[in-house]
Amino acid sequence: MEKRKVSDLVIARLPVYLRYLGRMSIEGRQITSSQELGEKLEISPAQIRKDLSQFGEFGKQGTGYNIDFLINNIQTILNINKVWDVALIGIGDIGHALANYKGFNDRGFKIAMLFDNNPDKIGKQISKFMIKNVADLKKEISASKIKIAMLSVPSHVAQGLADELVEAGVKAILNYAPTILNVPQDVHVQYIDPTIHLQIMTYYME
Amino acid sequence: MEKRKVSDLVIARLPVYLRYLGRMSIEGRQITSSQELGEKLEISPAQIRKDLSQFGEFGKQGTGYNIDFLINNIQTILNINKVWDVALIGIGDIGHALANYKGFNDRGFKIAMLFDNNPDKIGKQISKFMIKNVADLKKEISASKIKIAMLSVPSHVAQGLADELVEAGVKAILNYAPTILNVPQDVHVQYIDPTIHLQIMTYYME
DNA sequence: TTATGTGAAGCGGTTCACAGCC
DNA sequence: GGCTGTGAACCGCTTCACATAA
Repeated sequence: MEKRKVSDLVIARLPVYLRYLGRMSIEGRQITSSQELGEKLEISPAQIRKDLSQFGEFGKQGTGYNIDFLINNIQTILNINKVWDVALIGIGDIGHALANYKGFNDRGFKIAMLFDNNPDKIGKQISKFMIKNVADLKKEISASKIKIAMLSVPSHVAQGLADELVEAGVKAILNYAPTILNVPQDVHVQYIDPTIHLQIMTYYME
Repeated sequence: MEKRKVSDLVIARLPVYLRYLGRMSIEGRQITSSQELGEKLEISPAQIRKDLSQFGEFGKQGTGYNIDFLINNIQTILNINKVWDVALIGIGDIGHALANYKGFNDRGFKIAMLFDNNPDKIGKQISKFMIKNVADLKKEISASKIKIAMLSVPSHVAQGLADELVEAGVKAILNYAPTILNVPQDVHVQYIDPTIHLQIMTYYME
């Protein structure tokens, strides 16, 4: 299955479609349309059709899209048919919240390994898993073959830990530290920084 | 001061510039260039120059940009010269992490009011503030004139609370619930959903 | 009739390349 | 000489509008 070049913008919308389709499915809905999805998600129907059409013909003309069928296909496209194990580095307040977060379940991810550098935390249990010593990060992650990590550590140690993650074979990092990470081309990074979202909004305010 | 129409994409980059400039300033740096910023932020120098030029001429030809001067100007553009009070709705794990988060300080925001619906939590103290009853949300926020809220509540109550926030005069909502909010045109919403970021990355993985 | 899938058109954002200024 | 600011060129994304299929 060769991968045609699809825009990052398209890929970023697929999870949004999927999230809403999942809700519809739970509500027992069977069919939807680009029209309905567009209204709910505030995206043009043409956009949605064009996005989906890049990966196949998932709809039926005159009818619309079968919700469960579409869910299945988007999951396949996004590679989340399987469940990915995720390592969590830094068990402060944010790390704690992520470890307990229910929103990964049934969306393709499971936190499987926790790390911290604080001796008071190492060995403690959170959400079924024992917190490991970050000194063992490289060894443990290499051995476990985990490919995804979430970084919730102070900015000044984020790059160093990202380097270790890369050496351990991690290919995707979700970074909560407010700093840009340098990683090789084949490693993906996404950023979450609430302040940036707030600053975007204040631009439009009085 | 009339506001020319500037693309949302430009606005979304300004906080990223600002974050890095802030770091440089702390390190004692005085001058930078679009070249240097571009390398650090993985954005083309031409893009950075064009973005900034939409708001004024902040640089000196042959020299570059004075960092503190540029910081000041971007802060003014983004409306974060003053400190904005923010209300936090939902003091679960995420709310707790946000209440304790140090990353708002000196970047334009201060959490000033906390709400929850859990009687065990109402009246408790977190991070200098007492948790108020969410039943009083509208009254309290209207009275305080707070314009920004962060929503860290379960999805099924997010829309209802967003409606109340809007009625109370809130103009910006940072939504941690994995659901799209319906709000009037003059109210801004930004979303944080870690699962979506993870799903974007798995697309590119084997 | 209804709603998808899709070339073509339109629009907007990014990059280029250089004039202008320090 | 060096770097910004900026029209112009370029590129890519979004929207349009309709042929197609149910």
